Amino acid sequence: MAATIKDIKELTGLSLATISKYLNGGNLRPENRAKIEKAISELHYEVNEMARGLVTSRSKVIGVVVFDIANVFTCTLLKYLGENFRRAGYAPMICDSQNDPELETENVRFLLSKKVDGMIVIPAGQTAAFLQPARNAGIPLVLMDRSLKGSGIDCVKVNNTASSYQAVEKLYDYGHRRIAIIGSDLEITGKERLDGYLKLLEEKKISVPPQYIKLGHHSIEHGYKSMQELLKLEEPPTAVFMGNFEIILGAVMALNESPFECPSDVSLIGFDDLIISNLSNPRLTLVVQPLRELADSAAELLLKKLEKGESQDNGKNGFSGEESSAELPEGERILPARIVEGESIARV
Amino acid sequence: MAATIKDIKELTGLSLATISKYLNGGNLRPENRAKIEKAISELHYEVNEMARGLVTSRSKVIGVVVFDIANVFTCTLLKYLGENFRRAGYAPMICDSQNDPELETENVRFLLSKKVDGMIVIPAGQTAAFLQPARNAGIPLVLMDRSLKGSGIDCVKVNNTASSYQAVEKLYDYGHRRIAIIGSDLEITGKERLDGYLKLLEEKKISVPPQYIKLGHHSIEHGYKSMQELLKLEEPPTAVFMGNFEIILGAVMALNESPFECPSDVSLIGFDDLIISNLSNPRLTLVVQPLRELADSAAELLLKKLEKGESQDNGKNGFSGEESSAELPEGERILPARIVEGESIARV
DNA sequence: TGAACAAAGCGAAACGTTTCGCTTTTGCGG
DNA sequence: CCGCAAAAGCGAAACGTTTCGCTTTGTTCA
Repeated sequence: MAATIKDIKELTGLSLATISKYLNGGNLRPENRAKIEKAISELHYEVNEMARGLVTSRSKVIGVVVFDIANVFTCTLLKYLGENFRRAGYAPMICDSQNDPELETENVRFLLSKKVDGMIVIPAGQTAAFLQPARNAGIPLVLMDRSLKGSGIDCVKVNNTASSYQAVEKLYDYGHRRIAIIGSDLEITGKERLDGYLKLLEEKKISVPPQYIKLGHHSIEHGYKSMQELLKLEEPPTAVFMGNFEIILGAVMALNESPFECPSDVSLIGFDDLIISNLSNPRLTLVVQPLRELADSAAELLLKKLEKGESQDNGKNGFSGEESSAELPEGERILPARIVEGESIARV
Repeated sequence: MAATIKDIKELTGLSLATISKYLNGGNLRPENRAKIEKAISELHYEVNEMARGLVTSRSKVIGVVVFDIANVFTCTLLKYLGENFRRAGYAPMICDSQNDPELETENVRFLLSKKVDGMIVIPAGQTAAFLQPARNAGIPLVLMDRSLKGSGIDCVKVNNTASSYQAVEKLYDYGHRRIAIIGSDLEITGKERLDGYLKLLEEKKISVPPQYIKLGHHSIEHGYKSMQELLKLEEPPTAVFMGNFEIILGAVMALNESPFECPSDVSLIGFDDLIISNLSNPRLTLVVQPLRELADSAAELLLKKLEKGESQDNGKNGFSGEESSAELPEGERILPARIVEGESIARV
């Protein structure tokens, strides 16, 4: 059906090798170049990437495995990643793990059978076992957002602990001492953010009742219920730190339905997602992740490895000397999050 | 590097043909089956889909071209589409057009060179020209959300006009007569929603000042500015219909910053996106698109075509007789949106 | 003018599968 | 135990490229 290089051969009288050379940017005599171009446009010829891939054993496809595709965090990242890869001549093939480690494992196998040249992974699970087939295949790998401890796989992420420390510190600086957290200890990102909260409490020698520490899933329900419970306490917190987007959503919802007002009764600071702050009244003060930089950095790192033909398992981690964060065991690139001011924090 | 079928041949002593038969589910003697399975797991063999695709000329990849990937509407759809395709043994390859018709054109070419078996397209532009190469290639095509008039390409979408009619009717039923719209006439979806609004006004014989009709881009800015302007009018509207997610975002933001209150001063109803209504106070009443059904329906339609080996240009449009919406020129599947009640509409 | 060298073009093999048509093996009934 | 049909297995060609090593053509300078 579709035209092939052989059809061009017929039309031009040139050899396959010459036409291939043209397709891959070699030198040709102008007249031959013209002949080929004419034939290509007449035949609507398009390179068959499957045939090309078979012989070059490079597919120019990058597998992207995300823990959950249907959220703003992920799809914004996907957008930026896509831009980067396209610019470099690669296409992303995106697989959604739906927060299911089994599906995640299958996704990796699947992409491998598609012979992707490399992978970007935002893991759903906590162990690196599911990536073993990819490591065996020797293709470069870059994690995003969540590192897998001890795996030795490079990761580009945000300094969760330091950023949440800063967030809570801001509450502290505004005079708050009864500070609660709604967060998670079920996955890495949540744990790291919890650590920041605990660290500040410890350093400032604040102690809070255990009911102030609400841990559960990163879900709207958890945020909603936890906020309700916090507000029901005899001595409710004067400020709440919310660990991610879904939690913010649920918590703000609960607060809106309660007689409490923000910030006069309760001050709020949240982690993640700029856009929602526009909707809430008053505007939320947030810790926002630099998504653009996160994606650019991860893409750059993977492309660099691809270029070098560097495989995942050959020891070195792709960071050159000038990288500030030296000495990190897995080769982590850690970017700072920034605080975006709203009006959701009151002085006490 | 990676194991091939030939390695299995060595290990088992069987022929390539037999091994291929195994891989494709043919009948083998149990002992041979066992041999092959042993070899496969020893060698970590994975089928090379490029080689397979070259000979079968089917890639088992479906191209998905979206006008913009970084929004909840699109990525929710992607999630559901992905589930459907994976279940049927296909993988989606997603391209983001970034609202740029040129990039959209390039995306189609790109996917074609990857030899995708079919395409799902949520178009950025308004004409079907960019799809011509795909039609020439004879692969099945399904549009989503936005039909391309006169193109003859099937489309799965929501009944925008009827739904926005209903939305505005609800305002009318609550006694509102000074009803404004913040929407768009720059693309199909927006136009159709505008039509619903205008239709109700006409049928109920209401006339509104032209300043009540705010048309522009589907952007936060447009929503924000328009709401500001509406509120500044000598006779501001008592109710506002907001045409999509970004507009809602901007409009609610402007309202929150103003002295006006919802719903006592201004009633609101919006089109799209359930999740945001949880954040706003009071909760918004919304017209919500059935994203799951939209995706399921589009996937089913495309898979059916794929199965039939039906190409886009062979006349019939893939709808069987039992489909309710007969006689639609381009083969449209139109699904109803539903109204989700909030507390953002007051009686006047 | 011709030697020497660079540039351009060529033929054939290779990539890892599937598939076609044929041969061999198996199992069954008589 | 034989014969036969059905089942299983086989070899080779094909898919559409790239690439290697070689040959031809063109160019330059003595």
